[in-house]
Amino acid sequence: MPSTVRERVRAELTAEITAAARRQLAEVGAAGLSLRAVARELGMASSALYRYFPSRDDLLTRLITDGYDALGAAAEDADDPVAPPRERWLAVCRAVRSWARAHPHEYALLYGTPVPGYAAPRETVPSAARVGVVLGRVLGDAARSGALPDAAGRARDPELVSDETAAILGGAHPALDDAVRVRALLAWSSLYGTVSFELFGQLVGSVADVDRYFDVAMGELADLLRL
Amino acid sequence: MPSTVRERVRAELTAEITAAARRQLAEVGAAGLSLRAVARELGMASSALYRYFPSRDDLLTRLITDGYDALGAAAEDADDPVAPPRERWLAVCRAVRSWARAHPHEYALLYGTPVPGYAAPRETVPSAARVGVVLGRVLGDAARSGALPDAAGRARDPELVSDETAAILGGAHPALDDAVRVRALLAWSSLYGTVSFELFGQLVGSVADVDRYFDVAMGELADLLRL
DNA sequence: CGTTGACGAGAGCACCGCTCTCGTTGCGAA
DNA sequence: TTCGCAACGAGAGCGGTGCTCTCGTCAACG
Repeated sequence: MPSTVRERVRAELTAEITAAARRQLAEVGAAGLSLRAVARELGMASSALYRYFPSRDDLLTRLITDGYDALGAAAEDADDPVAPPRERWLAVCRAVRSWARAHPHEYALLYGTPVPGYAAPRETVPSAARVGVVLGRVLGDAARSGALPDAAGRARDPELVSDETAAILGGAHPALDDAVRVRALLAWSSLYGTVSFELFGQLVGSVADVDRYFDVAMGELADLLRL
Repeated sequence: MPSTVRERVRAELTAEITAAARRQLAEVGAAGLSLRAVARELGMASSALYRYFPSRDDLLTRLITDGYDALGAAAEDADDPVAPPRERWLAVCRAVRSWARAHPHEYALLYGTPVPGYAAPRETVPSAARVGVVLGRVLGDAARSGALPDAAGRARDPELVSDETAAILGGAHPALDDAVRVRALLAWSSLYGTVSFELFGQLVGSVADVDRYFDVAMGELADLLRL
């Protein structure tokens, strides 16, 4: 809780800055986002912004973590824990795609070309993992409910899938081996690739009814996951 | 053939400009590529560059088509038409990944966030399609050699997969229906998603041995394609 | 041989990220 | 309550960017 007046007005102004920056990001994209324009929108000197964010990249990092959190929340909201696993998977996929289409520039900031010098890892990781956590929960619940066939038993290999990631992807269960976990990572990469292809215009001449294509494709991935 | 001296020196200088720009792109990425820096490297005034490229975006568009061509050539070189279909698919995947790792900034320019205002479609399309053509040839050859099971016969739907794309993806054959074609587009999107995740650092904490992970994942995609 | 158009160089405009200085003012210690 | 300090906002300024305009030069073509 902000005790002093200064702390409270600082928190409010920080929030206003990020809000204005997010608005500009939605309009002109990350490449066009300008600190000076944000300052103009707020009626303050551009130099004053540096009291709140030490650099443009730090502002972008903040927008990135916020974006990951918003996308993660959308995925979590779309997941109904009592629905059949396949429906849960499809619902999460559709939620990710919907969020991406509603916030294309934010999605591009999250999953497109990294703009700062390949940086800003640590603080963004927990937020970035939220969608993966949802997918892992779907997979783990499916395994524990007996909806998944027993795995062939590919040897556990932390070099292939790290321990943290294996824990996120349902933990230990007879239906989950490293082959299943690789397929889960592949499915998540494929969802990302499909959404990005659509958003970045990579399949404009190939697919007209993108809604149907997306559902069919995500159904194929559900088959891949044995859901 | 350039008849006059002026035409020849113009062609040479244009090539020098794109070469210098590609060098800068490889070093600092698309966002950091500066017309003035290119001009400095060539020892000419920045305004003179505009005699050859009307804007920075046009220079980038040229680099984009060149990049698509280079990636397409790498994929074509890696494809041995007499090898088994599954080996051909894996070889093309490995070639795409190798090219991307060798030219990360160029790959990001091709498949990352679109930098100009979502533009430059027409002239880039033929070059961008080359990798897809290779994949389509592998699929079509597999079908015609009898290596593919007969398809379930999903109704042909140009809204789902356009006629041009269906023609590229092996044309008409009993083993090829729209379900197979959607899986082919999905596999290509997944290859792209997997490579991008690796390059953009999205699976740093999850996968240590990326070489093995990639091979296992592409093998799963080969299964998806029934190769 | 003369005209014209392509060309390179330079100055300049508006914008950018970022730094520094300089009054002002809230806040905690004395 | 008063005093000193640190946080703050505003402004000027630096070096960089993409891009435009002007001007002198020279090759190419009628």
